[in-house]
Parts: sequence; structure tokens; C-alpha cells
Amino acid sequence: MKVMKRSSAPRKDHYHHGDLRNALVENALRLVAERGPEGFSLREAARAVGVSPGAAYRHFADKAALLGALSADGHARMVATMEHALAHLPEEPGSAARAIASFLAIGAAYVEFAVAHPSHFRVMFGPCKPGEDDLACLAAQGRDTYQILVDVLDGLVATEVVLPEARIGAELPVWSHVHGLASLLVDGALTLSSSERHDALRHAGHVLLRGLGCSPGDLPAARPVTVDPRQR
Amino acid sequence: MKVMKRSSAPRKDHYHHGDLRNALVENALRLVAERGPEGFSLREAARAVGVSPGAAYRHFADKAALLGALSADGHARMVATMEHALAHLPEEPGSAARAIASFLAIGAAYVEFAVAHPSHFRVMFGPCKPGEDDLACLAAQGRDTYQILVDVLDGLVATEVVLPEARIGAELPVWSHVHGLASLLVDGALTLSSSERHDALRHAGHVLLRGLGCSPGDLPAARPVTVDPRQR
DNA sequence: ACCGTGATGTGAGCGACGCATACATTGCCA
DNA sequence: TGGCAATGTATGCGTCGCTCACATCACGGT
Repeated sequence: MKVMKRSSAPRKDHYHHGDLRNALVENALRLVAERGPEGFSLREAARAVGVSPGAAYRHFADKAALLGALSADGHARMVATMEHALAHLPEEPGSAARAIASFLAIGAAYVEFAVAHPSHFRVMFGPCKPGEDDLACLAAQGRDTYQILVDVLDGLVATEVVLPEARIGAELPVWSHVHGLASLLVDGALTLSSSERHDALRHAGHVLLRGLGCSPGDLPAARPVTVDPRQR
Repeated sequence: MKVMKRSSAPRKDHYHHGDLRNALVENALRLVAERGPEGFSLREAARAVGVSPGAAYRHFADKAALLGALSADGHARMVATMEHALAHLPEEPGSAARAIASFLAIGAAYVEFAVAHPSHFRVMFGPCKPGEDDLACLAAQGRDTYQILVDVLDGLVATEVVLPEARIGAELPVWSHVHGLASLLVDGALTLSSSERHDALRHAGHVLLRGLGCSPGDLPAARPVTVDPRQR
């Protein structure tokens, strides 16, 4: 009664998967990207890996924990995108110009990441009901991208693009703006073409820098974008 | 076999409810506020009204349609909040000061509404998969609040707080910022006390107005807010 | 006054879901 | 080599969204 193996094609060679946790995250990533975070089901992810639904609960306390892993992965990818953007800046003449370019680049990276991976973005920033101990983990997730923003703003002060007194509390308006634009685009309240996004980000960067005390002469040209909400 | 009525207390006097649609919306509103948009179920709403689950489908094509009704209701409440804020502005000396106060007031109304009704806000701006014909309806939802923003910005130009050339495309950065702050607060990525929100909004309004070319002398004092993301 | 027709609500049911439990299989280490 | 902890399976419970056949009611035309 042991020789009933050898049945159909996709025979399981190992009872144990070997790396089920990563396989689940990987497939969940794909499924969430396809069906969105709402339509995603833990059972389907397990099915995709060819494993019983219950097996997933050996690696994740519940569905929220799996999504939490996706969120962490997303934040990691986002900092990578932003750092890549910073590392591949076109050469700029002065250090002030470079600081401004960095400022614009990380903002663009933020919303382009959101537009390119909307479901992932929603999982990262969607409602989180962490189970007490994941709080530290969750807090750590946003820290890296936030630190990049802090550094870039410090760079604007160091190159004397903005004054030290204007620097205080500058993170919040900048982050809010970029996150708001990303959210509106991801949730479909607003639709912008790629070039419109580019213009909107440059214009907004212009406005924010001027608001932080940067003199207009230092700023790149920016074309404003006029929109209607939910236009079709 | 007709006299088996008169049983327990909540005896149904009418087979037909009379105004089931509104009753469903009303209870759904309450349930969404309690359990959040994710944990909300159409069945529970029907149960709350004391009606069979299938009855709801006589009035809403599916769960998304019910949430769509909630969304419309939310947008109506939001414009009411904003208009109320505009109508109850403290008296300001000059028309310019009043225009600036209006600008700050609608921003504050936007995020305070979001903070006060986070679930409702999520339903309003969450992912929408409208069924083709609801598109016009959906487009109309945001229009009123957007029009208020347009009028307030026009007011800033009329009172010469901002120059006409800076007015072009000013809606997007302003809306983005205010929506971003609201989203971060609602989704728990950021936690601010009531007074911190007040300061943050004033400071951000300051930055935006300066970015739009308003001279600093015209601006109210604004205390910046420094934060850490997901702090505990 | 009546009846039929359309609107509205009921009840049962289908498939899928999240999650819990008992059991089977395996790698690993003493 | 034997036993144990880790890992995966099978099964089941309660709920959900949604559908369908049927019951009940309101109302208007004759």
C-alpha cells in the first residue's frame, strides 16, 4: 500500500516543500498584482504553490500576516527604486542643482513606483491591523524611505537651497504631497498620463521648494498641470 | 391559517419594508464605521434591518453598488462640512485675509472629515470598480468638493494673494497635499494629535501659499510639525 | 369589486473563503 | 536507529457574495 505513487504528471517528489514561505510570498505577490489586494485569497496562493490551504498557516499566523510580508517586501523595493534613482541622476553642474534634482527624483520615484505597482502600494499603505508585536516591524518598514527624504532635505540645506529655519518640519508637507498624488492616481480618483505626471511632479516640486524659501532663479522650469477629478 | 401572527415582540407588521434601500444604506453606514470597510458584509447589513440577505439585491446590484451609495453619501457630507467651514469663518479684516482663511479652512475640513470618519473616507476614495454606467455618477461625486477648491483658489487670485500665472494648475498640488495628509492619517502610517494636525495644516498652507507666490507678510504664523513615520 | 401583473421580500443553496483541529509524513539529531 | 519537532494534509465549521424559485403585497385597469 505504499506503491500508489507514480500517478499523474505533477507528482510531488517531496512531501516537504523546502521553502514554502518564500514560495507563498512570491505567488501572493503575483496574485495581488493580478487581482488586487481585495480579491486576493490565501487559499489561492496555496493552490498556486500546489500545497494545502492549511500549510500556509505554518508560516503565517493569518492572511494579514502574509500581506504584512508583502508590505515589507514592497517597502524594500521602494527604497531600492528611490536609491537607484538617486544613484543614476544625470550630472548636474553645481551641488545645489544636484540637491534639487535629488529632491525631484525621489518624489518621482515614489509616485512612479505607486503607479507601476498599484496593488503593491495599496498593501503597503492600506489599513494595517498589526498584532501588537509586529508594530516594531511595521514601524521599521517606512523608516528607510523616510530617512532618504530626511537626507535629501538635509542636502538642500547643506547646499543652501533652503534656509535652516525653513527646513524644520519640511518632511511632512513634502511626504504628504507625494503620497497624496500617488494615492489619487492609484485609487483612480485622478488619471494622468506619464508626461502629465512628470509635469505635475516638477510643478509641485517647484511650488514646494519656493514655499521652503528657495529663490525662483534656482529652480528648473515647471509646467503646471490642470486636471479634472475623475475625468474620462 | 391566517391567524398565526401575534407571536413575539418584533413582529413584522408589513411584509414589504417600505424604504429598504435607505434603511440598508443607513445601517451599512453604521456598520462600516464600526467594523471598517473590509470587515463589512452585505448579509450583516440585511440582518441589521431584519431582512433576508437576498432582499438587498432588489436594490443594489452587488456589494460594490451598496458601497458606492455610501461613497456618494460621504462626498455629500464632505462638501457640507467644507461649506459649513466656509460659512462659519471667523471675521477677517481684509478680503485677502479672508481668502487665505478660506483656503486654510477647506483644507482643514478635508482632513478633519477624514480623521473623524476614516472608514467612510476609505470607502469614498478606495479602489473603485464601477460598472460602466456608474462612471458618470462617480465622476460627479468628486466634482462638488473640487469646485469648492477651484472657487477658493480663484478667490486668492481675486484678492491678489496669488498672481494669475501662479494660479494655473494650482489645484493639483493643493489637493494632493491635503489628500496625502488625510490618507496617511487614516491608514495609520502617521499619527498626529488634534493640535499637531492643526499646526501641520497651517504650516503646509503657509508653504503652499508661499510656493504660489504669496508674500510672507500676508501669511499667518505657522508652527512646523516634525514627525516620525509610524511612531509609537 | 376583482383580479392580474409587477415590485418586493423569503428561503434554500452553491462555491469560495478564513481559520481550527486532528492526523500523516518527513528531516534531523541524540 | 528511534524519537521528536517541523511541516504538510484532510476535514470541518461558520460566513460570505450571489442566484434562483417561490411567496407576498401594492396598485391600477376593467
